[in-house]
Amino acid sequence: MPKTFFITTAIDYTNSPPHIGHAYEKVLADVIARYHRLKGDSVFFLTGVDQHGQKVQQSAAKAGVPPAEFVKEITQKFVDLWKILDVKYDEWAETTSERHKKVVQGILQRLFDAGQIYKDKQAGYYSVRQEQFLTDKERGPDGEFGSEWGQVEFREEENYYFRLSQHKDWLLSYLDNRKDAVIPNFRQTELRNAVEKLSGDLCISRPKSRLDWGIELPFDKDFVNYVWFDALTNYISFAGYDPKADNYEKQPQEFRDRWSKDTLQIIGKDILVPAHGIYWLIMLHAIGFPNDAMPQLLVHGWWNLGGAKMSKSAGNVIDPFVLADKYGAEALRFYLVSDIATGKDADFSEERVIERYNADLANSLGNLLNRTLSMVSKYVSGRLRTTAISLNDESKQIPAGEPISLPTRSGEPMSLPNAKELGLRELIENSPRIYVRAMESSLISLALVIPGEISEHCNRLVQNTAPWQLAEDPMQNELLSAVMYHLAEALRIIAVLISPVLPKAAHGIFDQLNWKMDLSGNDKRFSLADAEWGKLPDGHVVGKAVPLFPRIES
RNA sequence: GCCAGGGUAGCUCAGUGGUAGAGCAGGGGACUCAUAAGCCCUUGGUCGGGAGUUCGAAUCUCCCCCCUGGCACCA
Repeated sequence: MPKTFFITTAIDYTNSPPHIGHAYEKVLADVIARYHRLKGDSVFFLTGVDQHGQKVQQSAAKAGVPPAEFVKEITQKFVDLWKILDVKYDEWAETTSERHKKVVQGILQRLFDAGQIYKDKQAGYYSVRQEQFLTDKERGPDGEFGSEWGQVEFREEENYYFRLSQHKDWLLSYLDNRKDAVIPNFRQTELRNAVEKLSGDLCISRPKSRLDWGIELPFDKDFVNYVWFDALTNYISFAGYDPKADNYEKQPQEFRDRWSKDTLQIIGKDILVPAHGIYWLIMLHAIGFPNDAMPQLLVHGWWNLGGAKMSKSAGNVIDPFVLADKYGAEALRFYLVSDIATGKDADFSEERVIERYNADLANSLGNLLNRTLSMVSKYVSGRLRTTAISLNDESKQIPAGEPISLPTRSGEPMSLPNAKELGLRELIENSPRIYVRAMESSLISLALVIPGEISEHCNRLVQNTAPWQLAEDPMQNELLSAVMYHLAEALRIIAVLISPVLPKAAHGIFDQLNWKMDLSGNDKRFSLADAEWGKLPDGHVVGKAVPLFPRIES
């Protein structure tokens, strides 16, 4: 049994600086990782960069610097962004590192020795200028290669191939026997269909004459590894994998504690087929990983711009540094995981960033915190009193309603109580259970509905009990205290629930509530066990009100 | 071309057989603890088009149109 929750993201290609899509994937992973830490799990979160390959070599040449230097600069931008966005990983993967190189070469040698890798010769049309072989796709309408390719010549080239097709039947049976190998569901269907059509093996090398920015094949000094065994292997090489141990069972305890069928690999929809869904799973199988040590693939969608795909060539790339600077890391994190359904695409809009921030964070939650502390200070001298009064159906004279069914867009349906028909206490006491279900399915936007509902409910409670009137009547003292206590407890629990997405804001709420001050600023402060009613003690004195999410005025 | 996903209110999206929904935006009202926030009420849709099945279709079937992704096609 794994003792650690292991989560990975795709490693980013250091050919160009990060854009909003990179930021989304890492924030999503970070939120899931933080959720597991919140539950008390030990977590190993791995992310990093892919530094080898032809495009890097070309970009470096164009910039007039050695590839190693070029890669270092771009890598730093990714590291900087994760720091700004509070993406807290446990290990950082760089494919040019010695440690990684040893694993890649060790695996290649083992597969070569086992006859899984062979040399073959192929021929085709080659563009000298672009340094690449051309396919029919590159041919113009007249069947000729355009002038942009420069001189095109017929060439023969030897390369090494991995016996991919030998494992096709295994992959099909694996997918048929594990319904959640890939989530969302329809992506697994897509993968299954692609595997059916799989034929041929995988070219895994480039002659050094063409590409030398890569890991040398251990069994042939004239070639470097090409892409797959370099990029994909990072997931295990930075988790303690020993390339000399020829199967999973012989791996070091440290590695086996981390890597299991519960390992969650977050990738974009563009790299499921064939890279992760086919190449990676087959590679793992080929190096001795059993079916019950196959990772789960979580495939996310993309942020589009006005329905268009974001791309450098279209000139519509959104710079996450600019956004974080303008609106703050928390606002950006919140937007990226709340305004998209995990697995689906969404439209990115800066107006929406502001809209969601103002509506959900500033107006609803931030203002609730502010008005609550202000009232506690004014009406009960900043001191909370526990109470026997349970405010459960004050806002509407409606009994607790039937739970309504919420769609999960990418998985099984789940039910969420109709918050307007639940009392505040009832809502809060049911919250962790519902929240956990949404989070376990990686449906972050759905999970965030819960603290949102609590917040709205509290705002209604204030309106309907009018503490400013209660404060004028000594006979209403107990009810007044009860309202104040309910609001403070609700805020404390909201802070716990939002902490994976908004760690800084959660700290802010705790600080203002004057709760767990000895752990102020330390993420150990957050525990799902605290999302339980009644932890604020009788006589607790709250802190000073400071606007938590200042409105963004446009 | 093949395989998927999508086309529902101004915007972003829920809703898979039983009288069209939410959030935001827009309009009106009462309140004042608060970040001119919050609360209550409200305008707004021939559910991409067409045909069919059914007592009844956004939902099931067929055809078509448009958008998106993957593959076919990067040795």
